Amino acid sequence: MATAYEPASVEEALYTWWEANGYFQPSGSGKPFTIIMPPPNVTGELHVGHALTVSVEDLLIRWHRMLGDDTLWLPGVDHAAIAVQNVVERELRREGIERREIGREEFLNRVWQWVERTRSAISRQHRRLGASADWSRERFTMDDVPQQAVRQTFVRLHQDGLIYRGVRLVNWCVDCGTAISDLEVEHEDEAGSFWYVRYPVVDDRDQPTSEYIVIATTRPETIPADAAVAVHPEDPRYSALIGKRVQVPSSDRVIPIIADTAVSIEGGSGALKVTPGHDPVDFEIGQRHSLPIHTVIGFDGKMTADAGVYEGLERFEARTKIVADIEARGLLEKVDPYTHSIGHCQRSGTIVEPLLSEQWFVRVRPEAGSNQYDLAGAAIAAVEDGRIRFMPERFERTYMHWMENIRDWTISRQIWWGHRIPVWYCDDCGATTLPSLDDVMVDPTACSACASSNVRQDEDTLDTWFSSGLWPHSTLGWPNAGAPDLKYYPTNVMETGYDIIFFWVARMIMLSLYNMNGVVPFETVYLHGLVRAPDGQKMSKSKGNTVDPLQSIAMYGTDALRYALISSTSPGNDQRITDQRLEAGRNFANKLWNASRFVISMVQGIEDLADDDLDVPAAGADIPLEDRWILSRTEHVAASVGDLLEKFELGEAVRQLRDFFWEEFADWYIEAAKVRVREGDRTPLPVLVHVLDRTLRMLHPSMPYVTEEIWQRLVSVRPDPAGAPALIVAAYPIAEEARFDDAAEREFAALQDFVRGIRNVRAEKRVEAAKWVESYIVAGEVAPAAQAWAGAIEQLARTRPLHVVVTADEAPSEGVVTAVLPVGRVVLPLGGMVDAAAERVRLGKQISEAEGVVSSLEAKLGDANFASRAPAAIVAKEQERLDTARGRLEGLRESLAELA
RNA sequence: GGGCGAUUAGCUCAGCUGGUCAGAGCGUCCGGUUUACACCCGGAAGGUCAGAGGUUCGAUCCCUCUAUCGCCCA
Repeated sequence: MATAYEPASVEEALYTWWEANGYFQPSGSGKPFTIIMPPPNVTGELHVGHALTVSVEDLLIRWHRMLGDDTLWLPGVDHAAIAVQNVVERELRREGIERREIGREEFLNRVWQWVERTRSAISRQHRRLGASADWSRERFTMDDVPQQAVRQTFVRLHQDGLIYRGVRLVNWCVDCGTAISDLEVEHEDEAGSFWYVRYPVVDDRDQPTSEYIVIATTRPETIPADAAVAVHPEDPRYSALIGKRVQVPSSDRVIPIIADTAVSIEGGSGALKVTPGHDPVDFEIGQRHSLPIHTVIGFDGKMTADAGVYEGLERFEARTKIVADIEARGLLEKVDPYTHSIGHCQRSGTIVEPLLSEQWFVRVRPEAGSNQYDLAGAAIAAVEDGRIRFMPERFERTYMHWMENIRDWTISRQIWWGHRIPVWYCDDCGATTLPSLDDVMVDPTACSACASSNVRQDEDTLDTWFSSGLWPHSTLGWPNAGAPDLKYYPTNVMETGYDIIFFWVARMIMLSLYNMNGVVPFETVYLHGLVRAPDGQKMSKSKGNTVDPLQSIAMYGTDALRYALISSTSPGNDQRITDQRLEAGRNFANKLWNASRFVISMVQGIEDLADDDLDVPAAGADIPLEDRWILSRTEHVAASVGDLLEKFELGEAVRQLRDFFWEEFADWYIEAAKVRVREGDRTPLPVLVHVLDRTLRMLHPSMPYVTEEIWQRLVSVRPDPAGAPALIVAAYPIAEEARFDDAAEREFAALQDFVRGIRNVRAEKRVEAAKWVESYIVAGEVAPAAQAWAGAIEQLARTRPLHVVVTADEAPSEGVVTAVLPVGRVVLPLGGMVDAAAERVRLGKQISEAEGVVSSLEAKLGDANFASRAPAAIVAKEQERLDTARGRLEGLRESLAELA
């Protein structure tokens, strides 16, 4: 084995081997454990956030697989409609081609070519990350079955009155050329202006009078679309004007002054221009007052013919022009700077334009008085009654709040890439026809109303999240009755980022409950945080601060990356990825490698190895203290790790495993075992092998490669008793409580204290590192254990001769340095190296510290309230602490006295 | 406007139903080739757990308020 772990030399071969042996596929026995992977967008490369997703999910999956569950991790990719369409359009434009020039079919061909490339790249990247997903079940949202699921769902929802088409004010992105849902609009505060504009009041013959009303607007370009001026009915400033009419300043059109309580008396001038065609609030006011709707901005972001002289101007150019014109007419009162929230398209960053258009919607709450199915209501109930729980819990409230205030969902998109809306319109009678539920994939060829064959399919496609919302069951074969994989539904864990609770998690819950007869899509929603750049900023390509997971893997190894991500993750919290973390991961992998290499080489060093030489002693066997200690510790760690994983405390679980392996097994047990093995004692070997084996198993889900590589070498010298061919399918350790040995742990802790005490004195007194010094251990009742362990203590503390004594008066007091420990003391006769005066100072300091501890504990225990109200166990514990502290204080005082 | 989160050693962060919980990694300082590992070993320094109240026998951990930062929703 090489002296350093080289990830590059083992990872790919191991992955190929695992996959070739079918280990990633469900075993078909045991209870099902399923995770459906959140499908990455086929827009391009995976980023480090995906690496976190994979690390967490693969950990859970490998853990359950090793527990013997029928474990399925189903991977897939998402067609990411708008994002992909934009990317391909951009690519085309570089060739000087607009999509409409080549037509829908040719355009989609181009998209498919692009998708094939990115899909395979994503799959490769997932493999590099070590994802033990079942690639034979990989799904794409555009595959046949998901397509079928989309149509089936659409048609059923439509039949149930839960999908409807209507003309509404929607969020329109002029760059993407499509409507988008509320969720796809990102609000951002921006510095803008409040223009105060005078609207002249007109007389009976529509002639302007000298009177005017001032309105404040942030969007002067919409003035040509004004339908009214509104004031609050109880605003005394304007009550006399209600019912009068004013002239729109950009034209000679006359509009009424109306009263509506939606107007804020404090905001701006208190008078509002009402533009139902360009503002959602105004739209509602318009509905209440039956105002006409003028549309002056088109879907291309340019002014329409209705804008009169402004026709053809880009909307923001029009703003400048209109303001200038109004000013020229003397109607601009003032301009105030004003910061307000402006909606941007999530994809393009362009300012969203609310525009009137005909779109398809999902009715999320039933219409009043109807007996329609309640999508949101069912989704609320599933979380409320605990059938679905969020991890961390606090996101339950976020989800509830959103769900309770949910609005209808705009699902049509004016783009070509995606699931085309399965609705046909009749050119003759105008009726709509949908496919039959009997075979939803068969396109209607005749109008259901008039039987005309002049039917055309809707040009639009569906919101990507519509198909994503079906993912937990469409991937398992729904809507095909009897699809065998439906036995994996409901899935167990949905692991994803908290940033898509509404986009995805909420929609999966709504649509799955609807499609799957009220059965939840998953039991637990585990939400991880964002992976941020080292400086704490959100990673973004434009900032250039992204961390490429494949590059990290190349530099540090996959296990190092996974360790870095897992060890610094805690549910729902953001984390940073830094080189230090990655280095820590690499170092740990290397430590695993070297400690294991040493153990394995020791076993290989035994010439005449008998079959049972490596059988671990039974629980309760009469074996050396350190063996009992490490075996007990191993099981305590197994118990703790099991608990932590159950609670999704993955970071803590991994940290505990690291600490155990490094600080207990490697630094203490292996070091102590060396001494025995060197003396020809082979009894530590089974313990070394056993503990190493269990630790590798426990670590495998987090660091699959290095552990499997080592394990293969380990079983070559000692086959797995259960005959597992690979660690990935070996049994996960369940704590063997029979090996818990609290007495051994206590005694061994005392021995560790003695060793540390001697090392400490040596370091403090600058004893040369290589020098062997004499020492005394005053061990009291631990003396037998210390005596038995003397050889190890000598080596570990580099002390010889070592005298283990029971009481302090058996140790010398002249020219010595003493360290008083809770369990006893160590005394080093350092002769000429000892400065008595300095010793007195040192001991004096320690005495005053100890006195502080004793007096505070005495005060606590002396408090009648504490004694009477605190639980007895706590009181006893504190009493024990006091006893220990007193003993130590006494020891310190003795040492000082002896020195004098 | 509503909601949520964060504020713990120089840096990045753990601390999961109040009682050795004041921790880790990295960094710093001192000393080390003791034949697994310098991607290492041994030792050490370093925090009144943002601030102020409150509940409690006892609070980093619960409650209230304040400050700063961040996020989500409207």
